Amino acid sequence: MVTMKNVAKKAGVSNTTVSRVLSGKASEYGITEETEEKVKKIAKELNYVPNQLAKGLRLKQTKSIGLVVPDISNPFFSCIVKNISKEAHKLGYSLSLYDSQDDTNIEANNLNYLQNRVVDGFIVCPVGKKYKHIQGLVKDGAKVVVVDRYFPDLKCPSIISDNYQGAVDGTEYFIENGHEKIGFIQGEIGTSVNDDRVKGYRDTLQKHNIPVNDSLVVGDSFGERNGYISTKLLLNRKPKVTAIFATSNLISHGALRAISEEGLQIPEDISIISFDDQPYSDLLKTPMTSITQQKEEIGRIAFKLLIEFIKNVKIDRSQIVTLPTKLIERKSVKKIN
Amino acid sequence: MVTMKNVAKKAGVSNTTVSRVLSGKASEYGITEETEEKVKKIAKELNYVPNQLAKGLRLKQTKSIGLVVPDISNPFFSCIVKNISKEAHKLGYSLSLYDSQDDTNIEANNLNYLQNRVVDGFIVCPVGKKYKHIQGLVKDGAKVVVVDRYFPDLKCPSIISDNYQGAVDGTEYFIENGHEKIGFIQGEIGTSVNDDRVKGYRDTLQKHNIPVNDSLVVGDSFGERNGYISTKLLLNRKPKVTAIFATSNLISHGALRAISEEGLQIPEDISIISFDDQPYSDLLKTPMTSITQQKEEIGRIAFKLLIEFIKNVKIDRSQIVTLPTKLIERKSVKKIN
DNA sequence: GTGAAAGCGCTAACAC
DNA sequence: GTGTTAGCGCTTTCAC
Repeated sequence: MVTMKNVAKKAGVSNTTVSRVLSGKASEYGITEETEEKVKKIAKELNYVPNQLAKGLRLKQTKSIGLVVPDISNPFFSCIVKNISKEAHKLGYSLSLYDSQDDTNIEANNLNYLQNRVVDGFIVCPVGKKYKHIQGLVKDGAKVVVVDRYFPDLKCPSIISDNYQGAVDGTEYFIENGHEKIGFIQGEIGTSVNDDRVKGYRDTLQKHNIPVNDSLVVGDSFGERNGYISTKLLLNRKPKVTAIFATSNLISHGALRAISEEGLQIPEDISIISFDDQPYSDLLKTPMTSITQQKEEIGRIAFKLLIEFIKNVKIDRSQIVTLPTKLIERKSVKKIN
Repeated sequence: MVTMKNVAKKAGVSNTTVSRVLSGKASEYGITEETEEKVKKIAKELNYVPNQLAKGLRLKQTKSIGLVVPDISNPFFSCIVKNISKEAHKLGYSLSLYDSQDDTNIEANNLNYLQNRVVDGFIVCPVGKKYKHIQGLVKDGAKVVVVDRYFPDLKCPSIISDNYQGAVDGTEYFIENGHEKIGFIQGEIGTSVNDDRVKGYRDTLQKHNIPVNDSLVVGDSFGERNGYISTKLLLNRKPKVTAIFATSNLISHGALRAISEEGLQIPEDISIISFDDQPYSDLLKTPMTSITQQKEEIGRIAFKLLIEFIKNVKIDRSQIVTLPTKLIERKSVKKIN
């Protein structure tokens, strides 16, 4: 391994000079062009790459950030990660990625690892409703940005979609099309994402004087299995539901499978709207009417916010950036009556 | 920030003792239980987390690996990353993730960054057919595992799907179903993945004495746009193709859009097979017959291979691990004649 | 059974 | 215009 020392020796100068030249401070320190060129040439010859561990240790700054997501294979998160990654690349930041496997314990574990690894900041998409482990980080002075959740007690910026409004829009759309018996498949209860969506649904029904039937709100996770089971449940409820609001892309997959298994057609027999649009949503058996989230923007903003945080730009540590959602009309909702 | 020194001071022992206790070497060095407990207690009290930069610098081992993929938002890669991540977590390894944005220059750039960051090894899914930058790493003694490509000149283990056989199986299936005019939309020309698939297609046609018509092999990238354009092209070729082999999930998306735009039905008007199955392939308008790859296994094996490499287990540095593919029969191929 | 001290590769204050 | 040196937080050799 070739170190700065090797370069210095071969160039016949000191470590300091090499360091200065290679970090672009040659002119600042009035190093002669001759020396500069020589150092650069030899560094290249030797194929010298600075050791970032040493640099980080010395500078207390690593230009890398920790990223924790519940499931990188879920297109929702991989899209966010993609955009964080793009921004990070522009500014020369590296990403330490951790997959929590939808398990808060692993998430805590991951954050702990990360803390060890001395990153300049953290972006975390929490699995669930627990945040003690995040609070620990924050109290230790870590710069943390939370994505896709918010915790009122946690003094760190959050960035989320307007889940309430998204749910309102979806529910309104169902009602406009004559639906009143609308099943609602929720995700993890107690998370802000979920509870905001449920509230949007309930409020909208009430606004239209449609009684809220608790037995039509089912489910407990954002996963596909929950979508499948909950749909089976809903399809057997009386009075019969005419529509289903699936609150995640994975839930909607499960719902589609259950509906198909029951031999029902969308939208003839049952209507459906899915939260979170996917690149293939229009290619499905019945093109899916869905609520899009600005996933790209979520990633970008999360990163930018974190960088400001890191650079000590004065930011509101309790701010919640809320991004609008949009309903994309396709073919999965039938107009009835 | 609390360091080992702080712990040592508070415990009234030396740095050395703290280090020994905290890395589980207390008994090895005959440290009294009393001392051990005291150190542990104080470390916990102070919420001490070892600085991995310092540790890495000293040990020349970071327990982290660099991971470079062309596009993390492509489910093919995010699935591989997911499984690498799971394995890594088990062994306490961290992942530095880089997205090359389908650009070899960025890829080279990323690898360079990574080299700086002193990871113990690399897993790279190369964008294209260039590998000079990878060769540079390998020559410097880096432990590199290549995924989803292989480069005969590169002395590092590769892990790929049996692309040749997958293409053979798909083509055979078309032929069994009476298709002879089969359009083939290829990905990036010159990559092993692509060229193996093209060869599988050609060989199979020849085996069945079906003349290979070069004008039916179109395209130049694994992206959706290529799928769209190439399909438009194919649909206007004479004699008319009755089937299209799309060699990636993204290509198949583009193809589906083009086919739909032309007002054609699958499989009535045109049949299609897609390389690389997706969790939603059965939910598409016409459930897609596709060639699955063992993406989970690819990720797992890549990581395990790299760890063996890192641990200096004697491995064959030019080995190519080839994983079988499987044809999943759905509804997108019509039986004709 | 425990500690002192050197050193991993780098930067920066201070010196000349 | 360039060099000496201390030190970032850790591990380990050698010493007692």
